Amino acid sequence: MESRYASRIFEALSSEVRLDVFRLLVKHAPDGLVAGDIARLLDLPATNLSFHLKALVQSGLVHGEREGRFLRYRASIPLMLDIIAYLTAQCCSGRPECCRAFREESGVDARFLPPVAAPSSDRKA
Amino acid sequence: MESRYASRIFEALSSEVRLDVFRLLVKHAPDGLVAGDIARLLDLPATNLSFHLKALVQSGLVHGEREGRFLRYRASIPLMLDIIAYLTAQCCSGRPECCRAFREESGVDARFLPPVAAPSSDRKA
DNA sequence: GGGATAGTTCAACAACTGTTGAAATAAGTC
DNA sequence: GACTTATTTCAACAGTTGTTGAACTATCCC
Repeated sequence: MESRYASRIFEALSSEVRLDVFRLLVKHAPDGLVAGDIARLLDLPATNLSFHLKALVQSGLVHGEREGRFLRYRASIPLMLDIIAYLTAQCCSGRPECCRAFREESGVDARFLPPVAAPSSDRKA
Repeated sequence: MESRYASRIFEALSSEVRLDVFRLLVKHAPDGLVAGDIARLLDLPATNLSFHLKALVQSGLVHGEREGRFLRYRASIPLMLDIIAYLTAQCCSGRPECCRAFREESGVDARFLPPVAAPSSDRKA
């Protein structure tokens, strides 16, 4: 993934409203939710939600699909995995031994972290 | 991690310049780089770099420390691990079986993805 | 202290973002 | 076709962001 593309994805998640929308859609994967349900659950004005959904769709993190009168939105889990892999590759590909040390220091539950990859020069970064 | 806090971190990475600076600092962890080196390596005007470094420091993703005449900046690897863990927990905690399926579909190298956590209700999310 | 180097802060400005209410589109129901 | 519901687009506006050159602060060296 290129940094230009990655920064667009981070931009999509840089608004608390959009992050909440995205998290809600991830929680409701793979069925997704229609716009009205999102608006109700997050207590957002329809017009404002629509603005943020557009941004999420343009980033690729969310897909929309008409369903009769409704529009159903779904989180793109593959793209989410991509961005996790991107961050992880940035972190560990240079110095696995350093990354390992930090993992032990940090209070993060290891179940939520990727394995430390073996060192090698050319990666998906 | 709260979503308000997470969105601030994503905001810090939402500019291509800042993402490039951060990646460079991650690459040079744990020694970091002084501002002038960053400016030279990324071909940025000092004043503009300073603006972005300030944003990165405020987000917590980067720390600065005076070193004589220079200011040395370092990436906060622990916070980076936190944000990876946050994304991962969002993704998998709901429906591991769904996440697993997507992982197999997506072309992402599994070495860069966290293990699929066992389902349980209350997580670091 | 005076001069050089490293880096930041300031002021100005154009460009972009997020919010809102009003109007428009799209699809179902009678 | 007229009516209702779901959602988006539009126009306006306030607020924020990113860029630049000029001025400032901090540190080192003589």
